[in-house]
Amino acid sequence: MAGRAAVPEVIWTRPERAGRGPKAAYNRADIAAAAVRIADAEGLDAASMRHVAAELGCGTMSLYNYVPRKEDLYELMVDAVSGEHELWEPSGDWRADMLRVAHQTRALMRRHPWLPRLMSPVYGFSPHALRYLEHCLGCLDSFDGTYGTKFELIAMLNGLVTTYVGNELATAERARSLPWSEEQEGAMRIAYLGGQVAGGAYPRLAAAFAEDSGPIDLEAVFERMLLRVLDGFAPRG
Amino acid sequence: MAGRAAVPEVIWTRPERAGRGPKAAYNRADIAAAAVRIADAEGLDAASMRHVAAELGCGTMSLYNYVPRKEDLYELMVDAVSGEHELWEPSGDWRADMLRVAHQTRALMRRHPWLPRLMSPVYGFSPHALRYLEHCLGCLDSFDGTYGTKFELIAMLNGLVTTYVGNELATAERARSLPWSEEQEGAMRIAYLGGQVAGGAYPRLAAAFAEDSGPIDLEAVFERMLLRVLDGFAPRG
DNA sequence: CGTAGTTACGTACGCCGTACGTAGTGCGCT
DNA sequence: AGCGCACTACGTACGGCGTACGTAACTACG
Repeated sequence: MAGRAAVPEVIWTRPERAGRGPKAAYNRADIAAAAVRIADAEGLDAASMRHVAAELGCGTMSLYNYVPRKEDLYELMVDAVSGEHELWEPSGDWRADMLRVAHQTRALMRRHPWLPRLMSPVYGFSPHALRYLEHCLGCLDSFDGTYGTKFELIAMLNGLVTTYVGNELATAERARSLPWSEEQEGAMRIAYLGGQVAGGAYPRLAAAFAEDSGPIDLEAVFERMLLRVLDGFAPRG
Repeated sequence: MAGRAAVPEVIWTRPERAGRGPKAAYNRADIAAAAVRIADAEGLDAASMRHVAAELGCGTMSLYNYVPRKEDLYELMVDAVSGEHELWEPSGDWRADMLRVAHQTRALMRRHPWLPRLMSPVYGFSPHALRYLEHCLGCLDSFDGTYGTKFELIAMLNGLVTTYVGNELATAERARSLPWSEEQEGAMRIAYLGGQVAGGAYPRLAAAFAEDSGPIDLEAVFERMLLRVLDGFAPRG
C-alpha cells in the first residue's frame, strides 16, 4: 500500500505516527497551530503549504507526511479552533444556553476571521466538532423534541452565525486586497446605490433609503435574528 | 488618468464601452455568460481568466479590458444568474410569496452550484440584485413592519437558503476533486463517526445515532426551516 | 541483521492572477 | 482633412500556488 492511499479516508483515521522510520519532528497540533497563526495574522490565503512549512521550519514537501492534501490542513485548522469553544454545565434553560453558544461562536469567528469561509458540514466529524455537538445536545436536554429537530436547531443557529459573521467580515477581508480603503469602497457603493435608486426604477428601495432608521446597532440585529430562530422552534410567552 | 484607476469604483459605474478606439468585440453579458457556462459545466475553479478568455475566443489579457479584476468577473457572474429570478405580481400573502422566492432561489442555486460560494453582500448592488430586492420588498408590502425589519427578513431567508444549498452541494463539489466517489467518502465518514460514538465519550450523539428517524426528506427539512424563519417574524395562527 | 516502511526535502510541472509593453484602430477635435 | 489620443488586442513574464516524484537517511520489526 502506497503512502498516499487512493482509498477513502478521513484524516482523523490516519494514525498520527507510525512505528518505523525516524521520529516525526512535528505533530498535527503544531501544524494546525502554525496554520491558524498565519491565517489569523495574514488571512486565509496566506496559509499556504509553503508558508506553513516555513513557519514550522521545515521543507514544503515534508508537510505532506502529516497532511495528505491542502484540504486536510483546513480541516485541522477548523478542528483546532473548535477546541476553543468553552463548554459548561447546561443550565436547564435551553434558550439561554443556545444563545450563549451562538454568542461564543460569533466571538470565535471574530477571533479567527477565516473561519466562516471554512465552515462546512464536511468538517463536522472532527474530534472537537463532536465534542461541541455533544455539548449543544446537552444544552438541549431540556428541549422537547426529537434529536432530528435538535440537529435542525443547531444547524440553523450555526448557519445563521456563520452567515452573519461572514457578512460582517467579508468587506474587511476583501478590503485587504484592494488598492483603496474599506471606507472609500463603502462610500462608493452607497453613492452608486443612491444614484440607481434616484432613477425611479426601484420605488420601494427608494422609500427604504428615505426611511429614517437611526444608527444601526449590529449587536441588536444579531440578537434579534437569534431570537427569531429560537422562536421558530418554540415561541416565547 | 490611467486605464486601471487606483480610485474606488464598482464595475457597474464603468461605462461598458467608450467612444474612441476600435469597436469592442465583446460585452459584459457575453463574458458573464461564458464564465457561467464554464462554472456550470466544470466548477467554479475552472472559470479562470484564461479559460473564460479561451471560451470567448480571445487572448487572456484582452479580458482585462472588460473586467479589471477577477473579483469583478465573479460579480458579473452573480449578477447574470440573478437575472434568472422570476418576478411576479405580489399576491398579497407575503408568507406565500416569500416561500416562493426561497424555493426559486434554491432552484437557481442548484442550477448553478457555484452560486452559494459566491453569495456575498458585496455583490448586493448589481442591477439584477437591485431588481430582485425590489421584488422582495413588493412581496412584503403586506408585511407590517419597517423596511429595516423587511431587510432582516430577506437577509435571513437568503442566508438560510444559501447555507442550506451550499451544504447540500459542498460534498458533491468536493467529491469532484477526490480520487474516490462521494458514496465512499460518505460511508467512510459514517463508519468513523460510528466508531467514535461507540467509544462512549458522546452519550447523546450515541442516542441520536440510535434514534430511528426514518429516511430523511431533505425537501421537508428545507420547508420546515423556511417556515421557522417566517414564524420568527409573525407566528402562524 | 537485513529490509521495509517512514521521514525529510529538492526539483519540477502545470496551473493561477495579473503587471507591463507594444502594435493597431478609429472617434473627436482642430 | 488629418492629427492625436483613448481605446482594443494580446504576447510575454513574474511570482505565487498545490503537489507528483525521486532520493537519501533512518529505525523498528521479522
